[in-house]
Amino acid sequence: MSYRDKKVITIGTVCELTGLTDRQIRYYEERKLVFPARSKGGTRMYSFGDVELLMEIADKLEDGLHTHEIRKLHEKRAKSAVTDRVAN
Amino acid sequence: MSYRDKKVITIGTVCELTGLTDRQIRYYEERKLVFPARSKGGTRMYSFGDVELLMEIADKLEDGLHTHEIRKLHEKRAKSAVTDRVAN
DNA sequence: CGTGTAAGGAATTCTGACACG
DNA sequence: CGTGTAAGGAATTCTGACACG
Repeated sequence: MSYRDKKVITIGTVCELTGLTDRQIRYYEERKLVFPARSKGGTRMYSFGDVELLMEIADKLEDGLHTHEIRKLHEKRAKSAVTDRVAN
Repeated sequence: MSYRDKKVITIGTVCELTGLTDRQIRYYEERKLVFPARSKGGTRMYSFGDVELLMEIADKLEDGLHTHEIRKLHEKRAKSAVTDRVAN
């Protein structure tokens, strides 16, 4: 697993990197758009990949999409990624 | 700057990634071997590169080197890196 | 020299909820 | 629906120091 996917970043840092509030980030998790890991103490841990994903989500929300629609889009993308992998 | 060099990791996570204690990591900083950034609140922030460096330091200490010697070695390496860059 | 630990405080994060619209 | 906020608690980190050797 590359640096991009290691869940080592705390929510406060993610806020700085993305410009989002912690409230927004936790809400996107509630809506099943991001999936942070948890430290023993229960602290959410994000990867750089998650940071990129969050900025993408923020973009789509600004474009007027709803969290539910964004989830659908991402599920599709994940599915075709699997298909591609199997095909190759 | 790549993911490797972004200072976004908190000391507790660095402990897990390296197997070192926070006491050791702070001591290596005191001895000028690592240079974490600081958050607004004063929390030390490390990069994946720092994590690698710390493991290297731990290796050398196990080999019997002293922090002072390790620093010398690392300074030399940094210097030749600059030389190489200028040469190329 | 390199590391452990107890001490007290400050910064960070967590959850559940009320609010607006 | 998506986000702000105050609330109280728990986890994390910080510094300076004493200890051992």
